[in-house]
Amino acid sequence: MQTLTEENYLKAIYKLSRSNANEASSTNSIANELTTKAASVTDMLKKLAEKKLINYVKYHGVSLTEKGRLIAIKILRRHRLWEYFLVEKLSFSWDEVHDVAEELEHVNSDLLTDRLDDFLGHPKFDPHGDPIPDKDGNITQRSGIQLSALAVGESGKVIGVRDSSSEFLSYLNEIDIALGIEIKILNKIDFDNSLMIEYNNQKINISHQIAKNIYLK
Amino acid sequence: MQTLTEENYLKAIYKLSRSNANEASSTNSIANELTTKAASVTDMLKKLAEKKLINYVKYHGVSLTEKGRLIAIKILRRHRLWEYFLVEKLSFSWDEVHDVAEELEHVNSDLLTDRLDDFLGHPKFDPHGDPIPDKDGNITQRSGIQLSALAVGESGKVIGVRDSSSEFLSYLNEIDIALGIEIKILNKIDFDNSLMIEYNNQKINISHQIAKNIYLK
DNA sequence: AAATATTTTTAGACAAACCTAAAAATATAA
DNA sequence: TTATATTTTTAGGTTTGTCTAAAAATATTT
Ligand SMILES: [Mn+2]
Ligand SMILES: [Mn+2]
Ligand SMILES: [Mn+2]
Ligand SMILES: [Mn+2]
Repeated sequence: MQTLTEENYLKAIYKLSRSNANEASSTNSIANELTTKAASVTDMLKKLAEKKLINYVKYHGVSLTEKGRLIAIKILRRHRLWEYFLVEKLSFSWDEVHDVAEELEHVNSDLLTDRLDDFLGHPKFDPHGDPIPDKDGNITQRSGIQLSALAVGESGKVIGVRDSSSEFLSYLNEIDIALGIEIKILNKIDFDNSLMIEYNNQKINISHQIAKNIYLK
Repeated sequence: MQTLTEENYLKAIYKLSRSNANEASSTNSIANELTTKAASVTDMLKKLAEKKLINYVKYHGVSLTEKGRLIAIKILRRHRLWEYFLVEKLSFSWDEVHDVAEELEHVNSDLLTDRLDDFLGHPKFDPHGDPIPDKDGNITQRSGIQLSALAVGESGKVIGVRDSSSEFLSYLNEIDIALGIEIKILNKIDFDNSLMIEYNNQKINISHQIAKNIYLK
């Protein structure tokens, strides 16, 4: 059994391994992800290595063991199921769910997780378009493309976001972008890499930073 | 803001004050309730007094301040709402919910609590017949009488239990006693204070200990 | 009212998770 | 290939909540 803190570390390492093409994650990147200090991370890495949850080579970063990966995925499953629950059953908006799910994910009961999954009808994606791992840890990988990667004239439907912070999602709410919206690229501004886009009969300019965080299909 | 541990202490003190006619609770009784040691309790009492959540007189026990009472009731509200959710929506049985609710009660979000309450239709009692405090902390006190307090020949309907441990509830499940069951006292055995009771066309003998933990109306 | 028993508090430690500052290792630049 | 910069680890502390053993206070007997 692992503590809440250990679970958060495992999840962070998993997340980093996803975005860094499965390379070993550095101490600093983990500290950054968890807004803590490198020295604290080193302490925890020793403990997780001791428990055989990570492969830790001093000065050369870490990767999850199979055991660690399964735990990380289990926490991710809980997180996303709760987010789905909050939006679908308790009428939370997609920018209100993250922090609460961050706590709910640590309530440790397989019976609870699986009954919740049943109750929700085995949803495949959370409110941000992220895939929900199934009971056995299988994940249907999302096949989206970043809005920033589309060419001028192309268009697609929003299927997810890369950043689930309430700051980012509130902004999307403000400009009326949500899952399912059809967006067309009108123009790309070389000066700052921003994009003119059109959707719902409105035309607006969004930054490259924003565009990178929206997935289309 | 208070820690999970502080919340559990406040809840324990509240519970003890209920069962001990509002008298100050002793260090040992709290230690016993939380299965910890008296020395640990003393440490925590100092901290809670510092935070003005309890009235603490050295060597003479503690009582909750109004501030502490409101927090205790809030945690109790969350606990019972989650228990109701687990039974009504996720088909848990009444002996499976306590430990999970013990964790869920610490997820700190008023929005979550109130939306959950809405979603469940503002239930008044949890699966064990305990009253669920409302948003403002008001509690409809249960008006039941202990099965052990009835006279021979009298009968009543089960409206709650005093002990919500899974051990006790599993036993009730085994002998088919549940909320709503009509029970009649056939006889009282002076030797060990046990009772012969009848319900659902079956007659059985239950100990005084069991009878004290069942509320009837 | 003493003597004894019980309860409570204090003293001193420990583990978990965090921190700052300094040292060591690795990576980058000259 | 040295010199410099960056990253990571170690050393030494802090806070929270726990513990055991001993001391102090309160309660119960005799
Ligand atoms: Mn978390
Ligand atoms: Mn999400
Ligand atoms: Mn609890
Ligand atoms: Mn209950």
